[in-house]
Amino acid sequence: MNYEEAKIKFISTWGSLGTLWGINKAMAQIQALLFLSTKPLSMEEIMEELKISRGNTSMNLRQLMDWGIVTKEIIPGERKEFFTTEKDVQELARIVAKERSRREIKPVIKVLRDVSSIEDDGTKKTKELIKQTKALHDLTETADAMINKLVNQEQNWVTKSLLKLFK
Amino acid sequence: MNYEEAKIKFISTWGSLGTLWGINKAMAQIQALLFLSTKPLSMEEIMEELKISRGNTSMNLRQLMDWGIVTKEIIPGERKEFFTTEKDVQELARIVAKERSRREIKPVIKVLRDVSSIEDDGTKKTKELIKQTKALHDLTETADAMINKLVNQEQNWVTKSLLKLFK
DNA sequence: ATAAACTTTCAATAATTATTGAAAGTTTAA
DNA sequence: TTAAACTTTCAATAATTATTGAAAGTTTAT
Repeated sequence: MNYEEAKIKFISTWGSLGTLWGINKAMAQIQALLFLSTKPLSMEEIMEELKISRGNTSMNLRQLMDWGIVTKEIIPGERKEFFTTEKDVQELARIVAKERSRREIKPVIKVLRDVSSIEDDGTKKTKELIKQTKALHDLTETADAMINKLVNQEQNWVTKSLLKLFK
Repeated sequence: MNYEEAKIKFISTWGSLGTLWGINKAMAQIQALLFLSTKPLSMEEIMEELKISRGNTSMNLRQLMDWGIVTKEIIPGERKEFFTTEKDVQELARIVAKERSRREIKPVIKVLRDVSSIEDDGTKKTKELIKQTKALHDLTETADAMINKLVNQEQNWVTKSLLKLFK
């Protein structure tokens, strides 16, 4: 496998993995491209490399900026805008975990709390609903807290955590 | 919010959350319905409650069984098949984490290893590709190992882990 | 062996989601 | 101020993914 093949393979794998971290294919591919690039890229260059339209590039760059993963670079003497992504994988993981928590997990926790708080009318089915959604609420909340805590640690959280947990 | 409202809200929220644990809407809704039910349900009952077709129900039940989340119950004297889901949320989390690791994370780790192992031709861009994909490989592998380890612990892994990590 | 009761399969269709591209909008240089 | 260089928006379209429903398949009771 040469450079070009490796690059293509990485970008397409990362793209199709997008779902795992909750973003779409183009978004993930743009991020992957920037992640490998040794210099900031313009919209033109991104479109060209990934063979996607200007509109698509613009919209997905915007989303990546909303996530806080990509930033605009201003390059003196250049009219175009240039983009870079966070290069540190742990910082990247931190941002993604935090955003998914905020966007998806927190709202679900709220629903689970509401649902598990309905009045107990004494019937078996109501008792079951309360019991099960409460269990799910507690699990989700704890897992969410754990991920956020892990991910908000300083440098090298993964290694540190593993050491603490499994030594 | 009464029982029926709470039930509907839970099922639809859990359904749209499907993406977060990597399954589709109908699949998640069927699981949610079984999760609340105090008794095994037939295909007929599931179709009826969720208003989905026989084919859809059959296919999604099959997938849930492939995941190991739902099991067929044999009820003496009944011709129909009945279904139940794992009711313990921690066991559920264990199964989901394990399956996602096997289906999605492990294959990505393999690609990252391959890509990060290309020959270093000394160019800047190749060095960057190797460095960055290696970092991603290590992070992904460590996170995967951690989740699997956590999730394979006996009873009460979340609580235990939290205690160990953050006391 | 047969037929009723039930489940699975899968081509057709519907619903959803992503992408395009051109018009509208914005910024900058002169 | 204007026009060139660039970006954003969004209605139309394409691609993908989910769902249906009826025919084919299977199992069970007699």
